[in-house]
Amino acid sequence: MKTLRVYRCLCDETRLRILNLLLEGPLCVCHLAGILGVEQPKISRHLKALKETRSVETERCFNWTICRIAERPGPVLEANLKCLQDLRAEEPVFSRDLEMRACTIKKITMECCDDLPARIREVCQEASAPNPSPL
Amino acid sequence: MKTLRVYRCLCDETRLRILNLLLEGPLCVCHLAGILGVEQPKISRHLKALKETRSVETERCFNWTICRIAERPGPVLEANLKCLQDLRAEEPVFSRDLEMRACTIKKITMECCDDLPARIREVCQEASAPNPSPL
DNA sequence: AACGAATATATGGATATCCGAATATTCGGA
DNA sequence: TCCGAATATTCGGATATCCATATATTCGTT
Repeated sequence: MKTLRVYRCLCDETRLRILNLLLEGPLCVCHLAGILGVEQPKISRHLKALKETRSVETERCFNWTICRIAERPGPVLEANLKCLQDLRAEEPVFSRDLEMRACTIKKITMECCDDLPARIREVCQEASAPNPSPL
Repeated sequence: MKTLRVYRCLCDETRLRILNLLLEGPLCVCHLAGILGVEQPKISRHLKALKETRSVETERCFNWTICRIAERPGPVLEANLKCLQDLRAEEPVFSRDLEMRACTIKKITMECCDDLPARIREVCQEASAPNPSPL
């Protein structure tokens, strides 16, 4: 059953945390790893699962991989993404991750954004409304 | 994370099919087993999982165990029960199960309902609007 | 108390999932 | 072309999940 694959994808804490973060805007793999405090291979592995169910899409940009919520998520995923937003109040992990995200993005934009190549800045621009940075 | 337990519960085809059936009205274990075409211990096992997440409630009635969707399901379950109804069009198993349910209920009401003790008929009554029988 | 029907639990094996560590790949820059 | 940064994949082991079968329990009836 196709629906099962989506639920299996929602069955993992790391994947739920990734989706929660991406709901606020795109992020690259290394910053996902940094924010969540887990090793990079683990992020890659879970991203693969999320891509297989068309929950997340990635775009390669130089040697970064920028991840976002899929453009047209299926009905089950869509409903549960809504749930995820409501759950932020109940599950402290989610709101803590969002705080860490804000902190990380502030650091990026202050420290290195000027040094980034033009193409990356374009991606930032595209992804930054209403949030500041896709990295 | 508490939310994970709900998703884990939705990760099994048999459990989804049980929820789909119970959305139409209560059913006892033996008829769940009959409609789904699976062994009774399997139903009991999955019901246990569904009860642990407060997705399903059971009431013992003589030697029947009558199962229903929980009175106050959590937000995640509620959202996904709605999904389940929409998915009936996409997942043929769900609609087939509902046909089998209708057929089974018709058989019950015709063959044996008169012989049932009064208390059971009360339960039928209580559970039969708008559907004919909880057994 | 003994029996039968409905339900629940225990057991062992097969399969799936998750992880950390090591390794491979990709890609731009020197 | 060689290097380093970012990302992806592989591998082995630990754990969890699911199942079928057998057995236990519950409860009304006789």
